[in-house]
Amino acid sequence: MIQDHNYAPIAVTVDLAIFTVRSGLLQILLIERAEEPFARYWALPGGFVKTEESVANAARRELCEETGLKNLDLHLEQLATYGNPNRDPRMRVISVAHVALIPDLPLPIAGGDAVSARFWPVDELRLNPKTDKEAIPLAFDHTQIVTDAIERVRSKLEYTTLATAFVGEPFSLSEVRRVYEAVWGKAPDLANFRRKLLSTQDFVVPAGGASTSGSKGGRPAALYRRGSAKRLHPPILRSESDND
Amino acid sequence: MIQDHNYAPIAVTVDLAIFTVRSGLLQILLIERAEEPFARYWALPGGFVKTEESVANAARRELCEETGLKNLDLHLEQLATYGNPNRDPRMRVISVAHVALIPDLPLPIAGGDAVSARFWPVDELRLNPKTDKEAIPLAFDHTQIVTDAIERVRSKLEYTTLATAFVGEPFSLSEVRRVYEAVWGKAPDLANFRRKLLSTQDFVVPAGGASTSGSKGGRPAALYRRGSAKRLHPPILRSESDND
DNA sequence: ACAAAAGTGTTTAACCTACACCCATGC
DNA sequence: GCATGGGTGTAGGTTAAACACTTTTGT
Repeated sequence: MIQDHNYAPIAVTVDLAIFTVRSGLLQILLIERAEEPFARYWALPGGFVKTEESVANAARRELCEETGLKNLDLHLEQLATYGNPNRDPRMRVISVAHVALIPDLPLPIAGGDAVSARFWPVDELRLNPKTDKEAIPLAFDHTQIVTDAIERVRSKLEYTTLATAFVGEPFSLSEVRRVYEAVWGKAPDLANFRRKLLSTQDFVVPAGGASTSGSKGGRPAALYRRGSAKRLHPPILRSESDND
Repeated sequence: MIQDHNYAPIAVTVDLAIFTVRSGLLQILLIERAEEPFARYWALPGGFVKTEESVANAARRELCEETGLKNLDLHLEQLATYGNPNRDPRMRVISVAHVALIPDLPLPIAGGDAVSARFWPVDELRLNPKTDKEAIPLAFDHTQIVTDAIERVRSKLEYTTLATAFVGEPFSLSEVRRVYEAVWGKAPDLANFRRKLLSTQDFVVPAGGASTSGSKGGRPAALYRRGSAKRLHPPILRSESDND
């Protein structure tokens, strides 16, 4: 029965939505495809799951390949699986999409099977509303995947400590706040935000010392490192109108 | 490259975690396997994704087959994909797990490829803590999937209106509250709970009329139907100690 | 001195908690 | 009447929102 024609095997890929915060904007890494189908379209990086490899490991492997980062402390989580029969015109493929968050690092991004690769500010893609005539067309069903991935990141900042995954250690509280501003498009109130982070056990831990002031002056900021807390109780909610 | 031996096709299945609230308990539908591997073990219902069928449709098809329900307004959502190479000893299989919520209906559950099928109160499975010596062993990696599915249901009651998926229409507010009690193991405060439901636009809409009193008397309850609202702002949070 | 950025205090409103109380029905 | 379950009122505490204010640095 397993080899019944109704149950033919299906190719399995992982796709990666790799986000960073750069220049005050939430950005996502896309590659420009070299080959058909969707040649010259922008797409999520990804690849096939190998026969003896777990889906999670395939995602981790692709993440290292795409970013050149060997550090395994990058945040990587499964998003969802996309399995419409015609999402790839060549053959039946289902894709297990993942979301990764990385600090703003200069990345030696090598093309591989792509013409080029770069980070795109998510707003420039004009994915929302879906009817936007200016929207950048993405390959396959990647517009849907990117839309879902952005919403995942936005909502995860509400009830987890993941914002710190976007900054390098040590960091100031203002840097973390700028992450929220970039991801949500609106900065949480400064005073309330600081109180929330500092009153949540193990969200951040003091690293000692202070940052040097910028060239334009300003008081040096106290520095922190990521704490062990993973969740926020209660969450920091976006104002209701900003949600889907 | 697609047919490279490193990238051999992989079988894809859907598994279903079908929950209901019955006898005041959160229960999950399991089948007792007839054949090896894991013969006589309890497992989640599921099946292979057909070649020309989307993953979502495969899940919907299996749900109808297992429950005998033709109604398509049942809640069904994707949970996660489980893709460790050795999760099925016969071959490489990845499973896209789904969660379904159904009201407490008398179900004509036909065995199919199973010895038997029945709803299990989730507490009887003793999945938590994982080291519980009394835990019912489930087939494959289904202990993990069920654990994740239960947590998904518990957390979704916090910030969505999904509790009403467990009750038949029309329903009283007390019925919905008993859903929370069954799923969380603790009932929200009666007065505050009523205010929350009634003050959230379109969580419930009055159906008119009232239920008849039970045999032991009691005031008849006003009846409602599901509204169009999907999310709760702000959420109804479990007390922090109840969370993972 | 002034600008810039970090950090603090205070008032107000929202809302959750807890619990006491009232209402409608069957027996 | 009284048990049972539905439904309401209210006082107090916690927290978030808003915003004014202070501190520390570079030029």
